[in-house]
Formats: sequence, C-alpha cells, structure tokens
Amino acid sequence: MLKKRTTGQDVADLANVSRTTVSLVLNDVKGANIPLSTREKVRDAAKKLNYIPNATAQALATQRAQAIGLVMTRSPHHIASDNFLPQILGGLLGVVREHKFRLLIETVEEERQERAYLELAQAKHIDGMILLTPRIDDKGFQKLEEVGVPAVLMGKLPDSNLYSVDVDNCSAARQAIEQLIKMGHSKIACIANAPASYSASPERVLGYQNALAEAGIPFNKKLLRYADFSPQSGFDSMQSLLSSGEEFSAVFVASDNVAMGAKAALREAGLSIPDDISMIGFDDIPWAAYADPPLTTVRLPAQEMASEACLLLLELMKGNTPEKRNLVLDTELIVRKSCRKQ
Amino acid sequence: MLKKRTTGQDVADLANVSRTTVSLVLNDVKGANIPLSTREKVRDAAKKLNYIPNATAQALATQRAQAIGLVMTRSPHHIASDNFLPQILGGLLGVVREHKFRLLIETVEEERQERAYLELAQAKHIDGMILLTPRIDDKGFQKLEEVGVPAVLMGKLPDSNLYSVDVDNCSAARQAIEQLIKMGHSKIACIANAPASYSASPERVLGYQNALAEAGIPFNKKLLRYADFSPQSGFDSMQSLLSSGEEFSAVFVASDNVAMGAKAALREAGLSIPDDISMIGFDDIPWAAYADPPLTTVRLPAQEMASEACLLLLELMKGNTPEKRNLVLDTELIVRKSCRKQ
DNA sequence: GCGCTTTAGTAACACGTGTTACCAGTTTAG
DNA sequence: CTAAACTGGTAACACGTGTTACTAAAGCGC
Repeated sequence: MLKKRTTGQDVADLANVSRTTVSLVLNDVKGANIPLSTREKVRDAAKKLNYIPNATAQALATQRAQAIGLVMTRSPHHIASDNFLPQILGGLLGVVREHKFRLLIETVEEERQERAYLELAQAKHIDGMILLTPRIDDKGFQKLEEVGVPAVLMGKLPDSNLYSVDVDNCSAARQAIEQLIKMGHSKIACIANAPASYSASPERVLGYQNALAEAGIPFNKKLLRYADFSPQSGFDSMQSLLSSGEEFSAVFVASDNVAMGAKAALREAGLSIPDDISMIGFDDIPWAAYADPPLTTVRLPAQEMASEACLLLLELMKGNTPEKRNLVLDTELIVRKSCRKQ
Repeated sequence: MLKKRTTGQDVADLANVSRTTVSLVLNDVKGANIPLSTREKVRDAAKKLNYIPNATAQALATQRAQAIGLVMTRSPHHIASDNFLPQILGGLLGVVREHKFRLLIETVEEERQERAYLELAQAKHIDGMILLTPRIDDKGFQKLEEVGVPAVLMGKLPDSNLYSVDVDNCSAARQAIEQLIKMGHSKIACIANAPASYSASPERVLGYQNALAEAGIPFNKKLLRYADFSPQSGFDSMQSLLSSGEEFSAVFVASDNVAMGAKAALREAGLSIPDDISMIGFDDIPWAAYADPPLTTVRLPAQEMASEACLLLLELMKGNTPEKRNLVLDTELIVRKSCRKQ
C-alpha cells in the first residue's frame, strides 16, 4: 500500500549509471564532463520515476537547510492580534521564494531565551534568522553574536553589533509631532506602542520628547502612556488619559493597531476626531486609509523592511559581510484627515 | 575561528561510552537498561559540551521532520493585506509549540500547483500540511490524496475526501441575513469575500440566497458583487453597488477586511451606518469591535479552527484515522451597532 | 559446575544525498 | 613510441543521528 520513495539510486538503476552521475547531472555540477547522451538518459529516468530529492538528506550532506527562521519573542496570543505581521510575512515570502528558500516561524518563550536561540541555530533546521520585535533586555542576543549565527534584526538594539534593518523611529516620531505643533497644538499626549522593553517604543517616545523640547514645550509625564501592541491596550490607555484630568488637544499613538482602540475610547467619551482631538498614528496598516476619518500616520515600509532584512540575511549566509551593518529605511508622514488646526 | 559543532560522538568520548549509549540515554529509550551512574555521566558530558542534537540528522534517521507546513495558494502581495492571518498563525503556533513541532510557511504559485504540493511533501521537509483558502479548481489536491500525505483543509472542497476543519459558511451567512430580514430589511445587497473559485465564497452567497428565498424575497443578481480579499476590492464593490442605481437598505459583506473598504465607500458617498445602510460583516477580526459603529458580524473562530486543524493533523501524522473527517465549528452572530430596524 | 537469565553496552547498519579522489581507456603532444 | 592530458565515470567517504542485533560478563537456581 505504502509506495516506497524513489531515491537517487532508483534513478541511477533505471539509467544504468551510478548514483554519483545522477547527482552530478541533476545538480548541473561544473567541471564534471558528462556527455549529453548520458545527461539525457539520467533526466529521462528522473522524470519517469518522478524523482524528488529528499531535502533532509540534502541538508545533511550540504550542511545547509535552505531555510530561514522568523523568530518572535511573543506569545501566540499576541501574535494573533498583530495587524502588522501579514505585511512582514508578505515581504519575506517574496524574497524567500525567489531564492528557493523556506520560511520557518518560531516563537521563543521569554523565560528561556538564551538557550532557545542557540537551539534554533545549532539544530540546523535553519541557516539564519530574522529577529522580530526584540526586547532590550533579551539575554540571548549576545550568545548569538558569539556563535556567529547569521542573523538580522528588524529593529535596533543599543548594545548589539548584529546586522539590522530599521527605520529612524525617533526622527519619524519627531516629524509627526512637529506636524501637530505646526498646526498649533501644544498639549499633545502620547501612547507608546509597547512596553519600554521593546526597543522601538522608547525611541518613538524620545522623538516625541525631542520635538516638544525643540518647540519649547515642557514634557508632561502625565500625558504619556505605554500600550501593549493590542487595540484593547490602546483603548485602556486612552481612557486612562481622559480620566487623568490632564488636558490635551492632540494625541500621538505610536502604533495604528493601538490607535484603533484609542480611537474607540475617544468616541465612547463623546469626543470626535479631528474636531475635538487630533490623532496621528504609526505604521500605516491597511486600516488607516479606511478609518473614519482616514488616519494621518507615519508609514513604516514594513514589506520593504522585511525584504531588505531577508536580502541582507541571504548575503550573510553566503559568507559575505556587507559594509553597512545597520540599514535605515525612510518613513513618510502620510497626511490624511485626522488632524486639524488648533 | 569557526568552532566545530559538538556531535554525539564528542559527548560519547567525554563520557567514555559509545555513541549508541549517548543516544539511548538522551532519548530516554525504554527497554534499554542503563544504570543511573552511566546515565549521569552522559548527561553531565552533554551539558558540559552544550550538546544540541542536529535536527536534520535526526529527521533523516527517523524519517520525520517534526514540522508541519501552512500552505497558501496566494501571492505574497495578497498575504500582506490579509488581516485574518495572524489569528490563524496564533492558533497554529500554540499547538505546534506545545508538541515540539516547527511551522513552515509555504506559498504555491497557481500555475504549478500539481507538482508543488508533492514536492513539499516528498521532499520531507514537512510531515504534514494545512491547506489554507483552497481554490475549487485546484488540481493538486487529488494527487495529494493519492499519495496519502497527511493534510488538513481549512475550508471545504466539494469533491475532496481530505480531512477538513470548517464552519458552516452557508448557515452562518443565512443567520446573518435572517437577522437583517427580522429587522425589516428586504433589499439586501451582498458582497462576497472572494472570487467564486475560493470555496467559502459561493457557500456564503448560497446562505444569503437561501435566507432570501425562505422569506419569499426574490434574489436580485444586481445586488451581488464579488470582492477579492482586500479592503480596496470592498471599496470598489460598494461603489459599484451604489452606482448601479439598485436600491438597498442593508448589505452583507462576507469578510470584515472587505467590509473595511465597503464602509469607507459608503462614508464617501455620504451614507451613514446604520442610519442609511445596515451592515453585517463576517470573520470578526479585531477591527470589527473597534469600528465606528462597532460592526455586527459573524464570528469565525479562527484561532480555534487553526488549533483543531493542527490537532487533527497531528493525529493523522501519528498514523491514526479519526472518525469525523470533516469537523464543523460553530459560528456566532455578534450583534453590535451597525444594524437598525427598517 | 552448568545452563539460563539479566545486565551493560557496543558494532554495525540505515537514512539519502553531496563530493572527492581515483581509475581505465582514449586522445594528444613531442 | 612514450608520456602526458583528457574523457567518462565510479567507488568510497562524509554528514549526524536512530536502532537492531549481538556480545561479554555477571548473577542465579539447582
């Protein structure tokens, strides 16, 4: 019942050559001079038997899995509510597929990061990894550098020498705030996208603070909240802001996904955008363009970041060591209709 | 510079035993009687050398990759705008991680489906696969059944004997329409989630038609549009409906993601929900709860579907053949504020 | 003391491929 | 005519693990 797999040996038998020859022909190995007649014999046999090489055996023999891993330090629950992930997957898959690689999704529990990364890399199921939303206090990265596993960070860590692809979160945020200030706002609240332990979060907050400082507006700690990726956390943060009694005419929400919730909280409080409160988001997820009103936001070139990270990783895996360790892509402030002059 | 991997042999040498013993100890093989003293010697050596078994070699030896594949017949571009994917990934990752499996993401180009599935399975990089958003005209599935690769469909195909996990799209849609009818609507438009070649699409349309029929409302083909997963396609579909001149007081949009665009089109036309038009969506993506007004929609238990599909697949890979081939999970109509009595 | 069972462990093979070193036969150069 | 070079191909090893069949020694009953 269970048909046996056809192996390279079967092809060799049918073509009356050795298994070596089969391998040489099918892999188009240079320097091996094998006449056309033999090549065709082998190719015909392979086609006839529907030969598909065993990727595992290839991986073992060549010492490369032809696969890269997308590694996240997030719980499955958080992943489920991340509107941002599809764009990254799309960007990765495009490049990965083009280069005949495979993509593995890996999650790492927070408790055992140190060992986890090494296991991933040394188990050799993947040749390199792309690290998503790293936490500043992640202990595993050092080990990663020591061992020399090809890895590219999406984001940036202060004390790390890993290759990375990122945007200038700080200046992107500052640009957004400058826009608000230019429109006459001075009481500007801020909801960070994630806890401060995720690197992008404090950077965006810093941009917010820098813009205020530059305009001579004192930073009011009571207007700052930290959300946790989810819309619900945005909802809660906004409610907290509203009930704090602090006045503000605009809010910078450092994640569109979080902004979804913040927006709902405003509505529930009877406040309208942009008439009562102006809002600027971050990321430009598809929703932003279709929101009511369409959300002014900082476009983060997610798909391009993912592609670039992937290309960089492929170079590293080839053994090359590109000059620029830290690629910084441009953001763009997409002005829609969620802000008005004060 | 490049430190050599530590293999099982290294552990064996350090512990002064054979490689076989190392394997027996570390895998806790039953029936092998090895005294505690030796076991500890081996474990100590392994720990000292930081031994991490080579997963590829294990896969080759055991003939199982300990990995499953999530296979999509979609272009990377479409994937990037799919708000639905994170929930599925979340559901899969939870189960996959718990069972010490890995998850591979694969996309299959439409042109060469037939061979693609086989390559995936026979290359043995994965032990089984979960098939997402299959198209009715997909030729590859038959082969898949013939070869007997463990596979679970998310969705349902009429002529297929594959195991599947799905919801009753037809009755879920009917339930939604019945709600609208109950509220007094009789001119009800419908925007399908995807082209009719994706199985869920015609099923939902059928539910729509059935509900109409049951209430004695004639089906008006001019009130039906087919979108294409994306918000933009929803926007276009709604504009097409509005400019058709046909009257309608409610619309059933068979995908929240598409509804996002449809909603924007209504707004642009100066129509408000629910005052001018009532709307019911499908899927209950996170956005639905935070929309303005919160969207009444059919909750599709995406995460649970993914988990169940994964569990089913794991059973199949163990060699078991569960009784129920087609698992149907319950949907629930989540009533929010996007509908009003006519 | 003799056969039998248990204990502790290993040698050897399997998994399916990539790759190097080599060989036999033929052509070419001098 | 002989040595060198090329042609066409293969045997043999490597990759790192799981697993079966087997051995050698020790314990045990009688």
